[in-house]
Amino acid sequence: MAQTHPLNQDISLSVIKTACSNCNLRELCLPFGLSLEELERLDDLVSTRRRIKRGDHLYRAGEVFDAIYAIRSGFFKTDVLLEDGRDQVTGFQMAGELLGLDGISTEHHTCNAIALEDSEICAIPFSRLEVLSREIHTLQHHFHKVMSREIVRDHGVMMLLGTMRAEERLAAFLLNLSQRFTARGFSHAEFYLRMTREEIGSYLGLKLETVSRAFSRFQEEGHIAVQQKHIRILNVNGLKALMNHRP
Amino acid sequence: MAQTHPLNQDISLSVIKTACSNCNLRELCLPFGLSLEELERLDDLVSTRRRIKRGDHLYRAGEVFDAIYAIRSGFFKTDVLLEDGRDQVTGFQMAGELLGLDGISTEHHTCNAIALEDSEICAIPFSRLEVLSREIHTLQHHFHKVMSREIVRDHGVMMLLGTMRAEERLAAFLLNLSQRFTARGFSHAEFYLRMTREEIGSYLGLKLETVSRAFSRFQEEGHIAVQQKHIRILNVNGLKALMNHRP
DNA sequence: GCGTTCGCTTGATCCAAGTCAACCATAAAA
DNA sequence: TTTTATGGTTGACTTGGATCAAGCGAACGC
Repeated sequence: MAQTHPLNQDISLSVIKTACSNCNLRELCLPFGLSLEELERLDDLVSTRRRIKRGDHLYRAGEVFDAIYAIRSGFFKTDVLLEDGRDQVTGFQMAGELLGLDGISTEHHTCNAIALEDSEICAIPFSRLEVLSREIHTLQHHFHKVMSREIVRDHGVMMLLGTMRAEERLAAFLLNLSQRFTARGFSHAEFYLRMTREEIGSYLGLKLETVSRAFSRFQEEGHIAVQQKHIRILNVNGLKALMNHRP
Repeated sequence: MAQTHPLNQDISLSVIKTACSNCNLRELCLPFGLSLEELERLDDLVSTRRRIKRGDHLYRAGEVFDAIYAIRSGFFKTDVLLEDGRDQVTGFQMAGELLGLDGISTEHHTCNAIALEDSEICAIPFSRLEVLSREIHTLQHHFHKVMSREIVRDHGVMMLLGTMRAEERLAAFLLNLSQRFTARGFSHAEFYLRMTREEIGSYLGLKLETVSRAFSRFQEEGHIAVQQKHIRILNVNGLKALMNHRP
């Protein structure tokens, strides 16, 4: 859906709707802080929109990198595979978040990105992003912030994997999800998990049985109500307390 | 040691020596791939050099961020502290590597950087780096690669913490150190650890006793020779085999 | 409808790493 | 030289989470 910049208002609604300038996620995404004129230049950059069906790969480890991806709707996981078959989920990404930053380093993707529900992404050719970010300082700075935020997030995960016990990890995970759903205008207290217990476990460095037991325990103690993938948070402070309570 | 750009050759050797253009680490650092003319412009950017004594902080979590730091010589660790006192070492950095990338995101540092031996760093004011990288495409691209590489590195640590057992983690750690020393022209088979067993353990999500036992075991099996902080790698392939051998 | 599949829960048992504790080595201070 | 402090090693014991195993419930195809 590459499109020339519209010079008049006489264009179809569908075309308007594909632009960053009209995306209601732009506060969470790359366009943050840009002026209207700058936003319109960004519209040209985001040349492709693609639908990815649940279970399909957006990209695979080893593929040549040439674009980063903004999630317009849907839910993804990224994972890395070791030669010996072990794998690890390195993150879950939702609308407004970027995928593919890991590929810049070697010009090849270093992980797999897989849709956990039918999703829609905007492809942003990286070389053109670099050109544009030389001209739009705000874009340049915001992009740097986004990359840095990813590093900070990873440090948080390292902290979690390195120092927390099973229940603390799961509590931290739920609170993080809740906070991100809130930022997107969804309920902070009630949501559906898009991933399986096994995927949660892989992300948190736990086995699926341990995740399941922790869920059950949280429910017994009245912190949450779980029914399969449907989660209701009944006591946020209870979860927060669990997060930094050493035995 | 801020300095105006020298227009003639009649300058003191000491001033020449402080410049990126004369730094023998530039292949490992930010200046990688720059032309001579571009390198000279970068020299102006690196306005400050500072010595950090062993045990001192280069920066602390919470401080305002305004520069990233290139390590000219020495050895650092970064760590994050949780409110409840737990902490985690998030990385060890050596000559030619960058520190402070985590601070871009919030304009405040999110971890502590502490020298593990007397060190010397180059401060690179971030706003000026952004200006310069708009003009020097190679610098812009290389900086993006460096940030991306940090993300990939963090994914590696997540993998390590999430899926590997104690001995695998330590083997991976030693091989990584060895490889980085090699890239700097030092022996790949013999080096001094700059960090304590406790710091290694914190980084690897293990207790110091477990690290110590793993070292002893590697020695018994003839993979390495350990004497306190002095390490000799006797059998690289043995270590590599340990790294992906599930019991 | 009914079987099949996949994901989830729960119980019983096991083991890798944590904990606690004693002791040793090295280096700096007195 | 002895003293003290800091860091490292090793042993005995404990435990949180892994593993193995059985059974359940929801969703889907036929």
